[in-house]
Amino acid sequence: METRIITTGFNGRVYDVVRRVPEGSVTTYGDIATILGSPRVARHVGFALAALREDDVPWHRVINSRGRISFKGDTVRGALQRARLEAEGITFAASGRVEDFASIRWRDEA
DNA sequence: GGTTTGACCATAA
DNA sequence: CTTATGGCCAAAC
Repeated sequence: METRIITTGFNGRVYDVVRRVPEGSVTTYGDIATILGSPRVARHVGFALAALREDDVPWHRVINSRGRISFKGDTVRGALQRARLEAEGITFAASGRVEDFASIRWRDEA
């Protein structure tokens, strides 16, 4: 399934990977970057999601390596992300980290 | 085509 | 536990 999107090159691959994340699971920017072939491009994963405008991509399932939601000032998105994850059955600790993070951490089969 | 930036990550203190 | 620094690389200006 090609399912191409409006994006170019790198971020397009990012969206494609994020779409493969099953419900109830989460992944990290670094993991996605590694799947794309470069573990150093973790920043671009977030950058790509920042430019994302499609509801087709479950960006809320993407968090950082600490199992936490990091933002720069848009706390609104952080709250939205947590709300969506909780809706999928993912629980959050008081510190803001997901519980059983390593257990729900999704991996690409490709 | 050079400079700036950025929803990160790992390490150090 | 937190905060600070370096680095990495693609997209935007």
